[in-house]
Amino acid sequence: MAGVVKGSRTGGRSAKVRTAVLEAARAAMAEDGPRAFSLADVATRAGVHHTSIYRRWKTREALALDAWLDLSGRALPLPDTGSLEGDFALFLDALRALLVTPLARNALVLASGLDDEASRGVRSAFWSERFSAAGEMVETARRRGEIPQDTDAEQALEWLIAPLYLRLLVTGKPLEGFDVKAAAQRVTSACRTGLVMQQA
Amino acid sequence: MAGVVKGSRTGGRSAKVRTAVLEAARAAMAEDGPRAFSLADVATRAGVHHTSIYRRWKTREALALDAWLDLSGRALPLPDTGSLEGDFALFLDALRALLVTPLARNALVLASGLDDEASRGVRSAFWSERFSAAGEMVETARRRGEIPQDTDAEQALEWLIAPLYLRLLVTGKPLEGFDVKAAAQRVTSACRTGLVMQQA
DNA sequence: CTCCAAATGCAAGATTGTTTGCATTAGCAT
DNA sequence: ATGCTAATGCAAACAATCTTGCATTTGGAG
Repeated sequence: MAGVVKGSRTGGRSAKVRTAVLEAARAAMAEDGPRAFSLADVATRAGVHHTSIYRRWKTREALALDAWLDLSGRALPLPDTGSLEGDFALFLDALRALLVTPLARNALVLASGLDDEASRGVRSAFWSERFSAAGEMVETARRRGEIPQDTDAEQALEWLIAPLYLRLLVTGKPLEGFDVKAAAQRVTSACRTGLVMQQA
Repeated sequence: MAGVVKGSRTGGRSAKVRTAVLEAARAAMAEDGPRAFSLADVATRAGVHHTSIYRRWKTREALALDAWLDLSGRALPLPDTGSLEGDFALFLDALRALLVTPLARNALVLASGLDDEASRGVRSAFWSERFSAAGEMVETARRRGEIPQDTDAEQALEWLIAPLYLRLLVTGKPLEGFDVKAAAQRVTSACRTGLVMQQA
């Protein structure tokens, strides 16, 4: 098998353990809060010895990040309503639905504590992929001629989603009160008027 | 003394201990990262017994929140450049300078873990005050007739500062690459064109 | 099938975090 | 000054977290 590290054990038990642990970690984070989240608890839920988890993931934070990215990478669909504003609104609404769950909050809080080289690489790769995928909305609008050709998709998306995370992790304001339609409208307008350009 | 709880010990030792502990907590967070942040370490730095800290603050997170709010409440000046965009740019730049420090990151990570009733109250009060103070920029612009009368200052500010926190706590993108002037321009433009209104 | 090594299970121990009861110190009121 | 009591210091016990050495299992290669 080309492209696989020499002594790796990809199939069978390892994979099962990984799946079980990530699932158990999510279940734990969904009900217990960042402080109570312990590898011992996860081990019990997953039916795995806790030393195995310590060896694979090293820390609670690393496990939380892994479990969260594993889920959230597949959780968001890409809308195609025919207009950028419509796409943005649907996308934001789906994101909000994801973020209001306790699992999301707890996982993000835990994962935010990571700042080592490895985690930064993982996070960077994840978000690069996410921004690229979601950037399709902007790309489509660009093809339609709805917005300037050199609109910066990443900046637009950053701007679109940032207030949700601000409320969730910093100010504590409820996500329910966030006006998704208004946000979509603002970002769209900014794009249209050429205020979200590359290397401006 | 009116307005003071019966058996409180406001002056002298209590105040000294509080100051020393908060200072020590900031020093610890400035160099050690959220994981290494321990009440024992803070106690040593502050020259205070660690049980005293446990009794007053209960948890690491609560102490981190207290220490951070205590500092950041006084850290940001309010600019008055004569234009909303200029004010926003200066304000954002100062905020970024504050957030790039390790202390800020570590404190925010730790504090984000709090979700009990008490902490929510503290956070809510703090941000209410902050938004109110910073809202003065918007208020001034409103008086100048630069933006509509019923512009929503809190939404504008939320929008202005959110991307910085998103990068800091979620995506991990460096704050240095954030275009402060572009952000100020966008939010100002949105306000001017009536896209940031109350109860819209 | 057989062998090898990686991954896991297991137990024990080290470390660190947290709580509790009691003695001591030091504000504040009288 | 003097007494009262909250706040702190202290030690010891407790609990949780994390590590380590070794036996066992299991997937994959020959």
